[in-house]
Amino acid sequence: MDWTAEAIDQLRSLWAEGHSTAEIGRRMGISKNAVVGKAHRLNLPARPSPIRREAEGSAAPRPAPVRRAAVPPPPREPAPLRRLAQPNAAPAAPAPAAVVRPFPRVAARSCCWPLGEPGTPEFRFCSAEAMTSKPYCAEHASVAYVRVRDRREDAA
DNA sequence: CCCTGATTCGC
DNA sequence: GCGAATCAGG
Repeated sequence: MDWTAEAIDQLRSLWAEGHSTAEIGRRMGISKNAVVGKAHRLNLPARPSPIRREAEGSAAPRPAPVRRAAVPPPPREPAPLRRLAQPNAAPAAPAPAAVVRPFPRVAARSCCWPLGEPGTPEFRFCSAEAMTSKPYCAEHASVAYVRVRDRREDAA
C-alpha cells in the first residue's frame, strides 16, 4: 500500500466515521490489517476493542483471588479432619459444664467446601447446610461432582 | 466459523 | 513503516 496523503486522508475520514477496520479495508481495497496497522501507527483514536488486553507493567491488581473452582477437592471421601474450626457450626447440644467438647464432631452437617487460601486468615469452610449424605451443600456439590469435561486439549 | 480490533515481528 | 500472522473476545 502506498500511503499517499490522499490515502491517509481517506483512512482518517473512514476511521472517523466509525467504520470497522475490515469495512475500511474493503472500501480502500486493502486488508483490515493494513488499516488497523496504519491507524495504529497514525495514533488514530482506538475505538472500543472487543477484547481486553491486559496492560502489563502495572502490578496485576487481582481484585478477588477467589479461585474456588481452581482445584475442587476430591469428591471421593470426605476428609475426616475437615470439621475443625467451623464458625457457624450449629450449637449442637450445650455441653454440660463438665464435658467440654472443643470440636463438636458431626453435629451440623455443614458444607466443608474450602473457601479462600489455606493458611490465610480468610480461609474458612462454606459451612452452609450440607446435602444429606454429602459433605457439601447443594451449590458446592454441584461443583464437586461435575463430570469430567471434554479433555481433548489435555490429551497431548 | 463468522465477526471485531490490537499487537507482534520479519521484512 | 508496513502488514500478515496472530491473539483474544463476541
